[in-house]
Amino acid sequence: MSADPSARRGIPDATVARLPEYLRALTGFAERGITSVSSEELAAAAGVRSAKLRKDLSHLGSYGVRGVGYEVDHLAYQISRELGLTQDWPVAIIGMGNLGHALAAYSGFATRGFRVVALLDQDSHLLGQEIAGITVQPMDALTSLAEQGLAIGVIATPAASAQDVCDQLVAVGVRSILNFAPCVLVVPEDVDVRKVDLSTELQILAFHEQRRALAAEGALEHVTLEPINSAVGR
Amino acid sequence: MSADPSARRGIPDATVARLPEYLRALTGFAERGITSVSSEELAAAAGVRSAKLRKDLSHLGSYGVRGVGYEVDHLAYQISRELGLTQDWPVAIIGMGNLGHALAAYSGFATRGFRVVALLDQDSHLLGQEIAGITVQPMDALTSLAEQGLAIGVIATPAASAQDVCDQLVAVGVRSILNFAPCVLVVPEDVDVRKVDLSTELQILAFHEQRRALAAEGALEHVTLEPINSAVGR
DNA sequence: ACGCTTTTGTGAACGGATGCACAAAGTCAC
DNA sequence: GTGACTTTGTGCATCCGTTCACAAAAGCGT
Repeated sequence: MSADPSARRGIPDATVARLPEYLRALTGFAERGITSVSSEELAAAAGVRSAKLRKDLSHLGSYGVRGVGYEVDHLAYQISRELGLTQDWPVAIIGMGNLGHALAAYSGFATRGFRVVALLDQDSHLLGQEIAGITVQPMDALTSLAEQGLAIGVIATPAASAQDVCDQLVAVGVRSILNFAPCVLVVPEDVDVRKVDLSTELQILAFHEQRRALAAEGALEHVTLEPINSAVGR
Repeated sequence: MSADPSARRGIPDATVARLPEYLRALTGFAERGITSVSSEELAAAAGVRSAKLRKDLSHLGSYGVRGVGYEVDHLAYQISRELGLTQDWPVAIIGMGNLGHALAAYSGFATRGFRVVALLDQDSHLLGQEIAGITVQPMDALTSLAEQGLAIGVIATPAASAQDVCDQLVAVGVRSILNFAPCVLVVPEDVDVRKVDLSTELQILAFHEQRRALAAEGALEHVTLEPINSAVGR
């Protein structure tokens, strides 16, 4: 039941990690003019089991109608609100190498809820250059950016500079960091770091690929190799 | 104990996901000329607790020496071997937009174990262009690439083309796919898909950021807000 | 108004991952 | 060779997340 929506405290991390996918699926339905979906349909579109979807949604309240399903627009709004996407989050990207360049132009950042307000680099010969309509500024600009309210920092520098840049972000009050550099960042307890690492993902794929190759050779014939579908666990 | 190394079957997914980080940390130690580390030191460098590290390593055998620690080179080799990095995995990147372009040039792919053998795009005006020393080919090239042994496909196309590209990869026998497109891919059971989604990561950060903002307002004063450090769970 | 059908929301069982605490096993000094 | 010290490897308890299965709740047709 959980009739009182203010009773929903502490949504599990695993659930939060899936909410964006549900939201995306709902957006897809809305674009096709579908106004109502069952948990079965939505779960299929999001790549999960319906029981999991229902339990996830139950953590944010009771927005479904038994015997009918969920109203697409309403559920999308509730998830957006829960994720904090009903307001704009100012984002700064630090490090304008190949990756930073691509991130600046990446449409995923233009998704409702996020606004790239600055591109920073310490390399002086990039300064003043315009990328995706935004002028590249020096690292000094961080302080004034923070005063105007900077919520999220994206680190796209080489690993060697990442901790230094991270420290600067934390110093000006940024507590949400998305790290693309292949290294561990040390931060105070109240700072949230998420890491995206291409090399790590490849290595995990290689592990499973090798496992399959060995199994095919018959070297592991006594091993069950069905459960390969490991999804996006993390 | 687990004296018989061939007894280590079925390494937990959570452990596999951390092995690349341990390997990176070990490489760092090796570069600084350190030949031996304790589980405490290695765990700190990898951002985990030592008990977790030891349990993880115990899944691949008993490579430590009690009272001493682990020999850096030897352990790095064992992890590399377990991950399948002692052989080369041919990688193809499909979709040469901003992101694909950055990926082609990204040094993370040049890490030992992976070799970008092809860049593909269906946009005819990109064909023949050279990126990071590799000529962009049309999608037709997939078949001959597969014959030469293609292990991993990286999808960096827009979401609308991703499923189509994925189907083509699966059709030529690729069973490991890294998907950067913001969509769910439908694949046969024996195909392994890992997804990297910038927008999802941002939304997860936004959730925690909002949670902190609400807590600061006092709206959630009865809530424990200590456990914000959610690490790289996924 | 009533019973039939559909689908949600959730209690309970299960399984996997994490953290603790310690015995086992090795090194090193003397 | 012996004893003190260090650090690994792991049994155990706990926690978190997933799955199952079903009762509760809503619509709908008659």
